[in-house]
Order: sequence, then structure tokens, then C-alpha cells
Amino acid sequence: MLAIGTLSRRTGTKVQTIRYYEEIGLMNEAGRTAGGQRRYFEKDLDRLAFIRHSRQLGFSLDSIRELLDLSDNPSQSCAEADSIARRQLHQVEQRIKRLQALKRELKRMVAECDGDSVAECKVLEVLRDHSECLTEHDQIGA
Amino acid sequence: MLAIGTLSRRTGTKVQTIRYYEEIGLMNEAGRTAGGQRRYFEKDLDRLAFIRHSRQLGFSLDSIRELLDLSDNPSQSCAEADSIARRQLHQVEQRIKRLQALKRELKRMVAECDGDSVAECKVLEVLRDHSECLTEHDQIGA
DNA sequence: GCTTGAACCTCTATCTGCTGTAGCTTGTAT
DNA sequence: ATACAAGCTACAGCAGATAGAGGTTCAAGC
Ligand SMILES: [Zn+2]
Ligand SMILES: [Zn+2]
Ligand SMILES: [Zn+2]
Ligand SMILES: [Zn+2]
Repeated sequence: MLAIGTLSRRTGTKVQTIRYYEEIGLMNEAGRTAGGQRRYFEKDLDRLAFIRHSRQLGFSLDSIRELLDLSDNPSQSCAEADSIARRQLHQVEQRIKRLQALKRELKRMVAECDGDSVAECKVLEVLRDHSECLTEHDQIGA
Repeated sequence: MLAIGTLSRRTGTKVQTIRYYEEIGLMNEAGRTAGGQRRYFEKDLDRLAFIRHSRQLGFSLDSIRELLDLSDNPSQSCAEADSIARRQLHQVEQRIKRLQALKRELKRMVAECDGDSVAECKVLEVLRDHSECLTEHDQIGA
């Protein structure tokens, strides 16, 4: 039987995060000692490792929930798991594209400013006026 | 004098978002009609456009706050504005790198699965076992 | 002047994915 | 028996908005 701190150390997950995963139903409710402390089996550790690894690969908690459900039913076809992964790949590719466009714009504004007063700052000029940009950026942020 | 809906339409910002920007002190407190509705000047529209454009280029609201402060003092050196932009560029570049590593791993797992049962699914196998990965992914998510 | 209805108002809740704090209790080693 | 690390619950907060309820105001048409 493993204490929560052991799971934490062995998976690099904060203790609060493990409790959070239980709260949202991603981890099963752990058994308890007489005093109320959580105790886990190796399979819980495996599940947590799965969750963490999936997070590192950028999957949302919702996707991970689906993947865990699939993983629990080994006889099914894996088509759905594959499609979740492909969807994730697609999203990552889209984000890269958007970030590369941002990178080009940022590089240009940084390069074109000769570092004089704010009044002539190319950086601020571009931020004030999108028509100085070479690309559209429909999405906000990343 | 412009109503909030006009600012919204002319900058592509949701009305609630404009009020949110006021709440957090990013937009100045707008003047009000006798009935309590917000009314804006052209300069407020310019400021909102600046904020929105900066957000599209991925700047955080904190960075934007600094950039706006600088922009309001045209006599200063623009070194700080440039350094904020360079920092942003650097962050974007780091994110692209991380996403490209994710992309490679995702591509590999998707490609290697021949779409049979969950029990032999390569996607799920990789998610269960990081040692199948070619790269480390210290950061979570993006 | 009066009525309609779109647009405005405040307030509160929700989202994602955690993280941190306060204040208390339990488990374990010596 | 005592010390103290590690556990517990409950709640608040982060970014950056977005949505809805329920009520008021503005402006245009008649
Ligand atoms: Zn400059
Ligand atoms: Zn632009
Ligand atoms: Zn598969
Ligand atoms: Zn891995």
C-alpha cells in the first residue's frame, strides 16, 4: 500500500494534483486508513503515470479520460484512441503554425527598431497598427 | 462619443472583455451617461486596439500593461519596450521547440499503430510507458 | 409624447489545470 | 511518550476571458 506522497514522488505529480484528479473523477477514489489517509495500489500508480505522461504530450484531461476508458476495455478496437491522438497531433501542428507566424512578426519588429525613443519605437508602432504586419492573426494568443 | 458596442465591433472584442479590461485597470474608467452607460473617445478605441493587437501577438496582459505605460511616455528610451518584445519572441521560440518535440512523438505513435485492438494499440502503449519515447518532455502541456 | 426593443448595466458563475495556504489530524520512528 | 513529517479538508487564487440572469436605458419610429 502506497501513501499519496509516494505516488507524488514516483510520478512527479504534486500531492494536491493527485487529490484534484480524484476530485474530478480521473483517479478512482482511493482506499483509506482508519485515520482517513489515502492508500494506493500499484495499479493506481500506473494510472497516474498514464495521466501524467499524456499531459506531457499535451492531451487535455477530457481526452485522457476517454483514453483511460478505452485502455480499461482491451477487447475494443483502438480506432478511437488513434483518432484522439491524430486530433491531438493536428492541434499541435496548428499551434506550431500560428506560433511560427507570431515568431516572424515579432522578429521583424524587434529587428527593425534601432532603439531610440519611444516616439519612434518600431515595436510600439507595430503594436499600434496591425497594417504593419505581414500576416493576419485571427486567433488570440498562442 | 462611442458606446461600448461600437468599440466592440470596431476592435473585434467582446463587450464583456472590454468591461473586464476596465475592471483590471488595463482600460481607463470610461465616462458615463446620466443613465450610467459607458461612453468612449477615439483614444480609448486606440488603446483597446493596441491591447487586442498585442494579445494577438501573444503578449500577456502584464506585458501589455507595461507597453501601454511606455507608449504613454513618448520621450523615454524604447529599450524596455524592445526587451519586452525580445522576451516574448524568446518565449514563442521555446514554445515552438517544445511543440515540435511533441509533434514528433505524436506522429510516431500514430504512425506505428496498425489499428487493431486496444490491447495492442501503440498509442496507448506509448502513453503507458514513456521509455518508448525518443525525447524527454519535462514541461507539461504545450 | 409614447412605445418598443436593441443595447446597456451589475453581479455572479464557469472554464482549464492546477497551485498555495490555513489550521488541524495521523502515522511512524525513536 | 514524544516529536515531527506527512497527511487531511476547505477554500482562495492564477490567466484571460466568457456566459447568463435579471434589470435599466437609449434612440428611433409613430
Ligand atoms: Zn524600440
Ligand atoms: Zn498584426
Ligand atoms: Zn491504436
Ligand atoms: Zn514520453
